[in-house]
Amino acid sequence: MASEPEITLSRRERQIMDIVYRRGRASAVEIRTDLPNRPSDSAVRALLKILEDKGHLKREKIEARNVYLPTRPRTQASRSALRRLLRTFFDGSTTQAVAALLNDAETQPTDEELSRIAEMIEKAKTKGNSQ
Amino acid sequence: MASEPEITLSRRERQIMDIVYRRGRASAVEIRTDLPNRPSDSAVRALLKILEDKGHLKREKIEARNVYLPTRPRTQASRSALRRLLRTFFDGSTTQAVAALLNDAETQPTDEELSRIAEMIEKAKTKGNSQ
DNA sequence: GAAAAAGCGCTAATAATTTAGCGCGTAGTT
DNA sequence: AACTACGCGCTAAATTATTAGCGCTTTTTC
Repeated sequence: MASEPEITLSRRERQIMDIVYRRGRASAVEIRTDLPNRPSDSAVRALLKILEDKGHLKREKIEARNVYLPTRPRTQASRSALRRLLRTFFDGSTTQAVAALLNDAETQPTDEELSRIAEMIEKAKTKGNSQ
Repeated sequence: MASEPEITLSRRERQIMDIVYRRGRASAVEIRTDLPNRPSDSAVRALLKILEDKGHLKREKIEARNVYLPTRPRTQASRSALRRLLRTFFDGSTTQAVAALLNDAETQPTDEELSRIAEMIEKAKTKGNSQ
């Protein structure tokens, strides 16, 4: 259940997957635009084919244009990314990670958001135990 | 201030950096042990040299053994990793990320931890505004 | 203190990744 | 329908990453 299948993507592959996850779905042109050291058009397409072959992306033809989207649902991917990050930097501790989020000006929530979060925590308290 | 310098490591390089961050510091042997598809001893050392040359790792000679540790402080690295992850998967929203942490069985905090977090949030509320 | 073991880092090879060139097809324009 | 522009994906070449072999040095063991 906790055994991550050790996904290993090349650098470009990872960059592309990140872009697709961020956008939800993306065309080859959009991806190219977002890539650092913007490679050629065909280079992007080659990578996209690889990712499709490997089963990470699926392709939809929309009005004769290719649009790519991840095969693995965003939630699932985000969870495993979070877990990994927690293990790497926070000793697996959710508390530590949240602390980091609260202390970083960049990610610091507004008061309103803080209230939202506080609510969520209240709910989690009663519910989480029953499991 | 928010301009991440776009660090691009190769796959192996990233794997090694993650190991070093997780452990805080590590010897070549320890790193080799943790690496998937365990490469040869000298392969690891070659990578370590590259990472040192690129300035990502520094080396300490302890009792005639090399020990490697990250040049970039853990807190700093973890922050930028978190930010990136938030952008990729949570639309930049801390609230959404925390929600994910609370809902994932793997990262779900105990009631005690939840209380700790609730405290932190209270503190953040008053303080965070002053900025 | 000699022999064995372990650690080290170079160098050159192999393997993988990333790339652009090119020609084909489709759609839109006049 | 001819022309143009664009999107597409194949193939082969160039670049990077990854690897093991090897000989040297240091440490440990007996």
